[in-house]
Amino acid sequence: MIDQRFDPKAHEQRVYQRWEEAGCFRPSMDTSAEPYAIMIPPPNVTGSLHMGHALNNTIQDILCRFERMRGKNVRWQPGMDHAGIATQMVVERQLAASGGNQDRRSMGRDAFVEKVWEWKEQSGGTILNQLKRLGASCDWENTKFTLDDDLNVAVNKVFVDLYNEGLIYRAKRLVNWDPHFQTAISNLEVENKEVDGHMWHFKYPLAGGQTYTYVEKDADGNITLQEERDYISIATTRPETMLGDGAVAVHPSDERYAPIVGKLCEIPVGPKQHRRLIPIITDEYPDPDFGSGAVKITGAHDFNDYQVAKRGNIPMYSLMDEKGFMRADGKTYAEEAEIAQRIAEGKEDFDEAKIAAMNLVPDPYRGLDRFEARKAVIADISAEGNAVMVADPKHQDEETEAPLIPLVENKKIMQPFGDRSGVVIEPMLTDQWFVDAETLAKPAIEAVRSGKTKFVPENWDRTYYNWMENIEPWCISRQLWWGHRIPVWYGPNGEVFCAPTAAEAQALAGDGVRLQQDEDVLDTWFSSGLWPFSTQGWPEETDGLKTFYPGATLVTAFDIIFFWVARMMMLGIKFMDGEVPFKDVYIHAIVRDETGKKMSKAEGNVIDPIDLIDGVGVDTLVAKRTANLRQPEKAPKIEKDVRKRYPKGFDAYGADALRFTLAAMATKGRDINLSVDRIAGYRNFGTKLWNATRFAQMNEAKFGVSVEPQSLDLPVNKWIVGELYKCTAAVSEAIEDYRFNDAASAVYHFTWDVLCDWYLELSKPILNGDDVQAQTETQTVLGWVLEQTFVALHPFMPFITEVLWDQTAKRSDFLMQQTWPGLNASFADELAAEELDWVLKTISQIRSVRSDVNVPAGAKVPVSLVGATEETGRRVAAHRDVIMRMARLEKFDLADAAPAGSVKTVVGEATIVLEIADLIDAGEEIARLDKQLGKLGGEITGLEKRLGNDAFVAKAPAEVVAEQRERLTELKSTEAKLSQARDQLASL
RNA sequence: GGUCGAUUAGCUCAGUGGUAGAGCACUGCAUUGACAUUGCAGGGGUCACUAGUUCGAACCUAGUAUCGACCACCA
Repeated sequence: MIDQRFDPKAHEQRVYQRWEEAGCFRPSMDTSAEPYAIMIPPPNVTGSLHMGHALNNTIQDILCRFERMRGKNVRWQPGMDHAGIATQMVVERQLAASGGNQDRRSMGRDAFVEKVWEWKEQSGGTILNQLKRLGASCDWENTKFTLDDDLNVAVNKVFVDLYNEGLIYRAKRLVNWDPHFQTAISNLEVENKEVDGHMWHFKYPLAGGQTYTYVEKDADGNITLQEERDYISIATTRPETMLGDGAVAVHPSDERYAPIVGKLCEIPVGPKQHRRLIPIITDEYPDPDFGSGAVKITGAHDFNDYQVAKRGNIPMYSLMDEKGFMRADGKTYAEEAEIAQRIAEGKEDFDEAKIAAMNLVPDPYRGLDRFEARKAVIADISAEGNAVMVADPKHQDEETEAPLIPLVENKKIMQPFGDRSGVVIEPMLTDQWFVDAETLAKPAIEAVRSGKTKFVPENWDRTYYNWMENIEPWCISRQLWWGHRIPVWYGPNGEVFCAPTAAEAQALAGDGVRLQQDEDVLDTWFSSGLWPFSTQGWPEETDGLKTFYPGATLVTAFDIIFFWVARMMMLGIKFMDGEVPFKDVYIHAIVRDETGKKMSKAEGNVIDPIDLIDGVGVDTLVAKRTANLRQPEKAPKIEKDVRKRYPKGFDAYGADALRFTLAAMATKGRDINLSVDRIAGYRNFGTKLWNATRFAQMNEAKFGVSVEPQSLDLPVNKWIVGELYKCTAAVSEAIEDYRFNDAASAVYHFTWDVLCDWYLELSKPILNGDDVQAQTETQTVLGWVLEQTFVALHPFMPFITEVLWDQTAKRSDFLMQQTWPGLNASFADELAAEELDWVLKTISQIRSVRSDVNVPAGAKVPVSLVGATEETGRRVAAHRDVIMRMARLEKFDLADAAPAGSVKTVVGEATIVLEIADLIDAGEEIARLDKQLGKLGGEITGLEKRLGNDAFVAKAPAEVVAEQRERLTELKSTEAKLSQARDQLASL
């Protein structure tokens, strides 16, 4: 006999270990079996499990366990990602926190990287062990890490091949620069956020004191403003970049500035005697209707300006160093400005390198932080009187003329931040390595268009196309130390040798040539992009590669469609002969808290999956939630809320309950608002199954014996195997279609409502009766149906089902190795189904009436059936015992007529008569019947109206019409019987 | 600005053309026999709004309102 209840803590880890030791997670490598592969989205090596991982891996595990049971050769490929920036950040923080003066630069590259490896060894397994707690059936013996030697070989080969094809190149480009990490990052790693900003308006005086007539017109061409100006008005949100301006641009159609196009104007900042003059040019980019219509062009510090500068061959002067400080290198400002002046006047040639070396930051600003420099520039320009002035709006209503103040608009501006560092990203002109993503994207787009890879839900393909069709060159070099070193070596004169190894590079260069390897490492996503084939041994032609590429389904959240899915598509197709890396991409929801807010430590609303599995006291819960708040002052409120919401913390719900909850909530295309109540509900569900099994054991159910539907005798047994068949078919279909919520609810409903609430109750009189044959059949069916339920539930609740399997019979193998129920339609006996439907309805109706008329729960009621057909009579005889037991009856017999004053209800053709006149009040009973008649009447009117509509009868499908006719007949018959009963009562 | 999504019971959500559903919460009743982590019975919804298509609309179409996500962006 199994324990009183299931204790997850006592079993889960033990069961997991047994599976692992028995090799249950390894692919069968059975060549006759269909291969089935899922690549885990490799978690960050230093990460720990959060709710998103829990959902993501629960779904993968459901798929893998399901397909494994269906006989497929399953590899769920596990591993971890070295996560360049994220990991380097963690270790750098540790260095800082350890109090020593060491940072990575003072340590040096080798020592630092060694330190990171130490940290990886120390904490690297955490998340994988947490995945095991969840029950993940990964092929752990094949666990990979993106920095493993064999994966490194793959990375180098991909790089070299792409380089040799010209699809990877090095170039000086404007890139997103993270001044905190001092590295370039890709567009995707930049978060644009709206912040409060300012727009300053400055006057750029025309060279030599020239003037022009500035004319503004309204839409009809009437002149609204006309004045002589000796300047052009420029607006900017980043005044410090003025120092690097190369031109002022206006739209070619802008008549206001036509007189001065081609002339020079002065950047109104810096030492007066070395003011730089820049040309006024035309370009399509400026919007004449925005601001003054004139834009300063700072090619080295703005992406739009960069394009304009490239088109117009405008020099792009870099102003900042890698920390985001104003440059302090190079010649003096006076010297640099003079050269720049000659360039601007076309008197001196320039090239990229020459411009890059020039430092046009005036001496007083050199070495300032970029935001300090901004303040200084504004102050200096304003002091000199070159700010555009307006009347102070504060004084508008006064009689005296309002004083003038500099025009500074407060406005929301979009500012780029590093997604990891949180600092403002600086566009910087630097030498970087790029992948020609546009070329690689083409076949990747086509693969989705042609359906070789499908997104589920399919609307995500729009997102994919949208990004892929507008893809920019992918900056893959990072000025970090933790990652794959770029496989490029430079000769003494900058010659480039790209090769998979240093030795091969040396061979290319020739003996004795001194080579220096590129200092940079690759973007983390470069190696993640190879994951589907690098983990299978590529470039070797391994069995794993042949068998498990392409994979079946990629399971991931939408937020890495661009980062990861798109890159895997591009690189997989490129290097695996045009074959896509996976057939389906299942995009699942983001897990949020109960109120729909994104979980984050900074908000104090994180639910740790392990806390739900193991349980956690309220004090610990409070401590965890208030530990890393963005606004620490909110801690008391959070504490109060948590204590109110979870007075005792979380129970140890176990992994099964968590998994089932996530599956049940994993609907297509909607976020999950996770509620702990629901987890408790599904924990109860496990308990229910557990107790049903206990019941079976107490009644000597036979486990391990299979059942043939043809051999069954009792309708109730025929019925339950039919219901089981319907359930397993629904579950299979739903999982195949990624409708995990439907799959979960089908098996939940079967187990609780059908099996426990009905079948177990229906079986009690048989199991306790003296018909040995019926008893034996029922014991066999009960045991077998439960076993099949374990199987059907196993993908969702692997632990409790495995334990039940193990404890109900002597087993030679694991539940997880069983074959998925291959039940077919022969299990569905329609006659038995109809018969049991009648039994269930009869019991329910009687119970309902009892409750309505307040018959005491314990009272046994005499009931008779009037107007029953022969078939119903047979059913009464066959099921009398169980109906009497479940509806608490004193007798249940056929009768010709009902005694006066009895209470009636209707099932099918017969009237059910509760002979309890003395227990009830005639008036109340009439009222009850009237209420029911009212309901019936409404429905009947609706049906009659519909069926009376010729168009409906003519156009609706025949079966729909027939169905509704049938229903109308049934309702009318019921109505007639009830109204007769009512009239009888009334006439008393 | 572009794209996608949401709006259904008190709460969290299923439901893609044919009798409105689940879990939790709520109400009443029931505690020695699988299970109170329970059972039985019940209350509760103009399916955001408007107009269309259709015999028939929560569902399809168009529009409106509110909320949200992603992408892009005017210096």
